[in-house]
Amino acid sequence: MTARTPTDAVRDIPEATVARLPVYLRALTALADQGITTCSSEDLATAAGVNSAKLRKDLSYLGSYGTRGVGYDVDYLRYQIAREIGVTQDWPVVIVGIGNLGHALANFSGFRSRGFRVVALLDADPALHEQQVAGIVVRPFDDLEQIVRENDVAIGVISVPAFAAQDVADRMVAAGISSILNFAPTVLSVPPGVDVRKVDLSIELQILAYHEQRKAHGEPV
Amino acid sequence: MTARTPTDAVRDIPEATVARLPVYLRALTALADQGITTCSSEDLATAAGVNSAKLRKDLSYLGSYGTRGVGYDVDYLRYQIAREIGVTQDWPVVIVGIGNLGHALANFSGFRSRGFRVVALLDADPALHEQQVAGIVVRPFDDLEQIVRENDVAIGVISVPAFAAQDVADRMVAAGISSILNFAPTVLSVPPGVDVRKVDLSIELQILAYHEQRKAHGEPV
DNA sequence: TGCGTTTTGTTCTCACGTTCACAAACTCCT
DNA sequence: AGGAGTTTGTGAACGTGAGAACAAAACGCA
Ligand SMILES: NC(=O)c1ccc[n+]([C@@H]2O[C@H](COP(=O)([O-])OP(=O)(O)OC[C@H]3O[C@@H](n4cnc5c(N)ncnc54)[C@H](O)[C@@H]3O)[C@@H](O)[C@H]2O)c1
Ligand SMILES: NC(=O)c1ccc[n+]([C@@H]2O[C@H](COP(=O)([O-])OP(=O)(O)OC[C@H]3O[C@@H](n4cnc5c(N)ncnc54)[C@H](O)[C@@H]3O)[C@@H](O)[C@H]2O)c1
Repeated sequence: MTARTPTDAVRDIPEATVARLPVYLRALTALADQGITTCSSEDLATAAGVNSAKLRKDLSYLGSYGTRGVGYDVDYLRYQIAREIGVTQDWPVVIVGIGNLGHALANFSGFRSRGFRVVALLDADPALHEQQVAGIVVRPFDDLEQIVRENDVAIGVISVPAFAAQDVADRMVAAGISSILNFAPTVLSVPPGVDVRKVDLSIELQILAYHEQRKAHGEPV
Repeated sequence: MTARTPTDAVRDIPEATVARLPVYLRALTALADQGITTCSSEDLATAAGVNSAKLRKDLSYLGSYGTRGVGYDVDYLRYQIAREIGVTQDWPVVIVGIGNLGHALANFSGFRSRGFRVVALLDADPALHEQQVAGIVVRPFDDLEQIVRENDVAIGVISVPAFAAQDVADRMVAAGISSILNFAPTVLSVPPGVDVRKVDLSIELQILAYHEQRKAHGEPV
């Protein structure tokens, strides 16, 4: 049964808050690295670049982990946020498409340190197979199903050309992956229950360009 | 009231809409590549992966570019959106930090095709200088000011390690750059009038992990 | 203990964003 | 020309998010 008992009350954290929790987590790690053990919402908000009222409200969705008049214990709060996000253990991840971007991603040190573990690099190009990238052997794309099964992989990263992205996504979903991070500049269609997030350089630049154009308009040189 | 006087000409487009315009632009380009010359809001919404009412409302902020009972002329609408975003001409861009990620970015073909032109690759490491990446010579970071001045650069991309990102941003702002795309996992502080957008792999993965954890919770194997 | 200080957790209000639903406007066909 | 069919553009309802403000809770100190 998927019935949620009142005691089991899975709190509903707003999406906007979920998107900020990783930022808080990183800010807390930075504070901890500086040897700071306690911080106020004001301190943490500054480090995370947000309004302190917003920060407190965000944290209140997780529970009451602060002490009035004192602030938050850095390590304790860090653990609570990590637990809420689900990165107290490492998530296995596969990367498909080991071209320019795939190489960079494979070498990205932030995976391991932030709750993820690259279990396989896959590419359709036979010329890449057996080659090592970041200490991991590149394997044929057709090994996807086996790798997902053996490692219980839930998260896949797509860094293939746009024309191939939908096919790769379909194969990922069929293999059992239910969360996809897509770097290809294309809209993926996936069945319900599968989450897709995209990272799109061109879109980000175009948003900047829009605002840049407006600045130039209102403020002649 | 709704009269557009020349002074009042700059309408206020909601930020959420601005973020979707590039998606529509890409969807329209895809349709045009398929030889499609006219499309309904339903068609375009499907291609862009959004609700058709939302699409129509978004487009209504730009003006009335459709024809009732018919739909939108693909090329005409494409031009209107490109003009609104400001990508009818190319924006000069500098990339700072030519490591793993910087190499990938330099090789990214989407810059040129989507309204941007990489005018310089900069890095602090002398070992990289004079080397060519994607046909462009890597130059010393200290050339930044000169390059920004000579090419009228408004947009900078940061792909240096996190600890160096704030310094690079400060130098960029001092040099006259007013829009920054930051790939380093750190919060940048910049003066008012400077726009910063971030691309953060770890955050995206952690958001996926959060939802993935919930799926596992509610739905036992 | 009691008082002043600090800082959290929460409530309230306003702004922004999404979606529905439909009149207006256009085409096509007879 | 007129009616049937189609699709846009937008007003209105609803939902989500941001930020100000403040009561409640903890601490320190006399
Ligand atoms: N390079 C960048 O900085 C950058 C930035 C933003 C977005 N992107 C996007 O990321 C994607 C990858 O970019 P890139 O520069 O690495 O391209 P690339 O051509 O260098 O690499 C693509 C890789 O995918 C592999 N591939 C192709 N089809 C495949 C399939 N069906 N299954 C498995 N592997 C397959 C190719 O063999 C190749 O190794 C593209 O969609 C690009 O638009 C790249
Ligand atoms: N590799 C990835 O896929 C990836 C993904 C997400 C985020 N990032 C982030 O992007 C950034 C770059 O990642 P990377 O893997 O390319 O790192 P990298 O170490 O390979 O490259 C960094 C480059 O920046 C240069 N640099 C350092 N300090 C500089 C300075 N002050 N001025 C100019 N240049 C300077 C270095 O010489 C080096 O060439 C990091 O912050 C990383 O966290 C990388």
